[in-house]
Amino acid sequence: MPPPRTDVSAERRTQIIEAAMACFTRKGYTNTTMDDIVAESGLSKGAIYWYFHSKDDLFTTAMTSLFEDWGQEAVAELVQHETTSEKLRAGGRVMVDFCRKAQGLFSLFLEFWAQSDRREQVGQFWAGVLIEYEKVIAAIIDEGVQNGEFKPVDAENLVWAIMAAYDGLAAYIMLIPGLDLERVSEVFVETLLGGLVADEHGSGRQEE
Amino acid sequence: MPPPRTDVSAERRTQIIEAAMACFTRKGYTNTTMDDIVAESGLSKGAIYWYFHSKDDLFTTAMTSLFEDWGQEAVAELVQHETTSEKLRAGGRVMVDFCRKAQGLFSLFLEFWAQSDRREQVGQFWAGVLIEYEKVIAAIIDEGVQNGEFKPVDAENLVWAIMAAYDGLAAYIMLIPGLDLERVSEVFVETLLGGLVADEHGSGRQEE
Amino acid sequence: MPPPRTDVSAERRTQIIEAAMACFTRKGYTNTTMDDIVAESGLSKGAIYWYFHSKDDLFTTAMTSLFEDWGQEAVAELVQHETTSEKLRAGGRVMVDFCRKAQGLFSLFLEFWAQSDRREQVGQFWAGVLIEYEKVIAAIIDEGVQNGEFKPVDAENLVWAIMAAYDGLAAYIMLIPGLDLERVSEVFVETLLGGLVADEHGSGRQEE
Amino acid sequence: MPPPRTDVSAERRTQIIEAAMACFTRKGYTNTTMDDIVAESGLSKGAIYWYFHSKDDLFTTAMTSLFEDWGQEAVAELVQHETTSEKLRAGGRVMVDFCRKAQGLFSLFLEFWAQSDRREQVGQFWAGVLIEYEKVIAAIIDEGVQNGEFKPVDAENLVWAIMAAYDGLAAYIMLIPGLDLERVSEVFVETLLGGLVADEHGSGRQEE
DNA sequence: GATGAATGAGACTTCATTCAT
DNA sequence: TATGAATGAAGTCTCATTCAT
Repeated sequence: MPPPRTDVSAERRTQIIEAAMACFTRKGYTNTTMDDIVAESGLSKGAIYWYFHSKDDLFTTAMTSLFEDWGQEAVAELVQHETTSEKLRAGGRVMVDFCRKAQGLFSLFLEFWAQSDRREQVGQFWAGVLIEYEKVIAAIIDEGVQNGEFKPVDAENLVWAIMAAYDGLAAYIMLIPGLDLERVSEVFVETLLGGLVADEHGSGRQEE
Repeated sequence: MPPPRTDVSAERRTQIIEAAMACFTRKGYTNTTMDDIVAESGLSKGAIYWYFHSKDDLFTTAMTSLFEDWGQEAVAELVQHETTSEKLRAGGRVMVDFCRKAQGLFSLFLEFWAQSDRREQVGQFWAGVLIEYEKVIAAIIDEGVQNGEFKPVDAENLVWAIMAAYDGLAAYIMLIPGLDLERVSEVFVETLLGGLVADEHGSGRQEE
Repeated sequence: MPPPRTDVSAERRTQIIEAAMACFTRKGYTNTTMDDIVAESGLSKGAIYWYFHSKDDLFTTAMTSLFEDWGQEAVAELVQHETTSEKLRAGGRVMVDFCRKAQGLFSLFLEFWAQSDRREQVGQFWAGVLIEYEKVIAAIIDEGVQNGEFKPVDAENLVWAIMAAYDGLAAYIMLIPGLDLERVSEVFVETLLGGLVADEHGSGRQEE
Repeated sequence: MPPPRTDVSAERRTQIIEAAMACFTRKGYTNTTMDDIVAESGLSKGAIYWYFHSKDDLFTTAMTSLFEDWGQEAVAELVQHETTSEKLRAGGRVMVDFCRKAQGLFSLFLEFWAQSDRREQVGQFWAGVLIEYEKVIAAIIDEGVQNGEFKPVDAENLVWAIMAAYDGLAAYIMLIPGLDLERVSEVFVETLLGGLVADEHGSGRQEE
């Protein structure tokens, strides 16, 4: 029987999800016990199992809601820029923000995936999320190609690499203490743009 | 004086490590039980603990030996190319190879790290490995800058992004079934080179 | 507000402690497994670990509560006698009782102490208990000396020997089948009293 | 097949027994592993099992040989004194020595007994040892009674208490840091003698 | 809706003992 | 005799999940 959708329900679910994410990011999925979440949330064991079927369910729900929220913000942020270059630059900044705020969300997800009994299924779900993002960004680049701002390029495959870079960086910041994410992203984006932006009058990007 | 029996130790260690890695990549670190490794290796529980102190030790040893072997091959592969561009292209191919062979080694490591009691320590160790690779690749790019092949660039920070991209891709191939790693890598490398290579006579790379 | 269920905790703890002591005295600390206690108590493994952190904790708690209960009874028994000689005679009887009821508690404790990782700590705790008893008994003897009933004597050191005797006897009854504890104690106490009681006519050993 | 009684055999057995006792007294019976003994003795696992059937066997043999050696020395020490009082005083000193040298041998034995599967059998063996000593000491006291030096007394039962006291003290010195064994023993023996020695002319022991 | 005591399968690890060499 | 690698039964403890109240 699904939990009723009263107001208190939504509030409780949020409360639990936040407590859970706090624990998960702090200790990892495996090392977080349901008792940790009980303690963090201030609720009881039974309450948590009233709202979520299992630890797996709680994790999946929490991650999903996080990404939904974040995805919408991100897209809104991008579209308000004029040129495609600017959109990509903004995208870089958004991703940096994501890496920071999400403090290893990517590793957390990979940990969950790696230890899951339902790898296939879990993988498919997240593949869906990634593909969705990939489509959005590839469309932006293609747009740049269409309007002559960018040279022709295999946008889809390039975007996979770019996204992978930011997910990789989201893991790196947990491992490499001195990593200057903003700077890394900036150099990365500018180098990519250097390879993407169409030459005007055959003269590269020196007029930039 | 004991008779010079053939040293079976090295063989046994290899045998155990291979069995362990088979299990780890198949089920993840947490979900692999010592009994799984016992079954896979064909040895007894005691034999495994004779050669390794703990599951943690076995994992760490296995991963370390993998990376050591791989790192040396990779470097050997790169240095035999003439131009820096070619070295980077070769690097891309080596990394693709690595992603494929390592089939989710990055997720496996992250899972291990995430659930480890010794996160700090584990993280530091692998940070060391990453930094080592970063230095090697940054040096190659800097060389390209020195000899005028590349425009000036903040090599170090760029390399972090590139490495992160390949680690991210190593995870993506486990999640995204249709991902064409070779193509992704090629587009990625060429786009980066487009942003890196110095214009000759102000004429960029339009002849490509 | 939860309904005021009857507090089942105290009852459960007692239940577990009793089951545990039954096993411990029957098979010793080491040879008693948690599964033995599970079987004896009729509860589940988890229930036992809900109330006690570890086997060590369960043992320590059980022993401590035993000694606390017993110590208070013993003191109450002694004080109601008039003369110091009678108090010591009563003490002997109380100790005999203790040896019997405690059926090898002393060996049990020594076994626990011997195999403990925290020997120092465990030893200190029990040293505290012994010293407490020692003080009480020494005070009684000193009182006898004060009021002229006993000759002057180094009460403290004598009491150590007396207590050691009863602890030793608590072990002996498990080893020596025919040992007549009452008789041993009686002869022991009377002989000691023979050496302690001051001669009448002022002829004691003050000239020593 | 019993180990042959060549010279090297005896030497090896001694070597193993000494290593074993060093470990046992240091860590207790349970906490001593066969590997500890291997390390301490400098021999191999196989060698130890060549000379002793099991850990239990090794322990029992070691303890037995210790007590045999010690018992003979002790008796030799006692008989050279003239009066029974002096013999008992010497006995006290011998026991103090034993407590110190044997550093908790009594606890060690009790630990072994407590955790043994063969309590009955183990207990019987040691009961035999104790009874043997008891007989020797009781005979000395009876002799004192016979020759009028002591008042009539139930020697056998008194001796049990005295032996128990020293065994108890052998355990106490491991627990009570400041215990002055010599002083305890002296006060104990003198008090007992005070109750044992026959009055000459009905006037106590002032002629002592 | 909510509580928290209770469950029990299953994990890692230890260690006395064996046996091929 | 001696070695030391190998065995595997058994132990303690964890923790996701359930359910009577």
